[in-house]
Amino acid sequence: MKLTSKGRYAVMALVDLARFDNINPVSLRDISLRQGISLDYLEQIFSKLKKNKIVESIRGTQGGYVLSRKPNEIKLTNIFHAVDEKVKTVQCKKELKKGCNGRATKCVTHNLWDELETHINSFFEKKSLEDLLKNNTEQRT
Amino acid sequence: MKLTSKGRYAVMALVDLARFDNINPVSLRDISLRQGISLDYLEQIFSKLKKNKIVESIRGTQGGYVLSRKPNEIKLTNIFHAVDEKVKTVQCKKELKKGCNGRATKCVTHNLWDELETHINSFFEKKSLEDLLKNNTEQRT
DNA sequence: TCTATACTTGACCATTTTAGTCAGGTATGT
DNA sequence: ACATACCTGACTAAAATGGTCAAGTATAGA
Repeated sequence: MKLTSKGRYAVMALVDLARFDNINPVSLRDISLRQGISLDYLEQIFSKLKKNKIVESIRGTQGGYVLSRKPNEIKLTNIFHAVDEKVKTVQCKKELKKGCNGRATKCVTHNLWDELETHINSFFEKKSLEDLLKNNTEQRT
Repeated sequence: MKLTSKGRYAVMALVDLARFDNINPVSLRDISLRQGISLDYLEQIFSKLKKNKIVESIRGTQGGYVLSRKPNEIKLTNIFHAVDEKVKTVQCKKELKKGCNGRATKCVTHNLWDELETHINSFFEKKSLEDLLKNNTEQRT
């Protein structure tokens, strides 16, 4: 399972982006400053987001990034999937050969982890960027 | 968040233990052999399980470990809590000082991670060792 | 056309975590 | 007394994490 700060940063950055891209593309520099995330690291993250069609890039002066879909069409699953590679927990593949299969206790955890994954995904499936956006602006002081 | 193979091993070992401790205590050596988990590693894990009152130890020849409660009274939360320290995701404490608080986007992820945690815990709260035990024996071939 | 801005790519790296191993115990049933 | 099995703590190789650094390329605007 992977839910690291890369995923967290991605979410933070995209929420930021969603809030400011109404008029112009938003540069990573701005996001970096506002969110306190290293510019270089953001570039890595946005490279993945772009590959996964979550954002689009506009080069040159006044360039930056834009969401490629509406905030309510971007689910958190998409984001995590993009930067975390997988929200996978089961690393039973080695065990499949030996202990996991045929053996007495037959990798009890295999099914368990699968269920967990489904459970987590259903959580992220329901949440969109827009949800976070609302949640966030409500909380502003 | 932490859901590593230490947690997985703990679950596997305890299911194994639950199935074999009817008559005698079960030695780690047996579990090690049956589950293919290093004995030394098991000892580390069981040390934690013991501290958390999930198992009891019987020393000496013919000694081993026994569950300290009935399988249906041992929830997976207990197990993960015991070996994984915490099923915590939020590491926002540094950010609380700077970016997270007062700032424009105010750590959107903070609430999100909290919710996720609750979500995951509720999953593990429902599952007991007994559930896995059933699930497992059903699947035996 | 020049230049500043901003995206793009890929290599590199320090630190931390993970998943153990190793070595030496201590307790106890037979 | 001795074999079995728990017990403890130090140690470590390898992987993951969370970045940095360097060297570009594309484009808008002066």
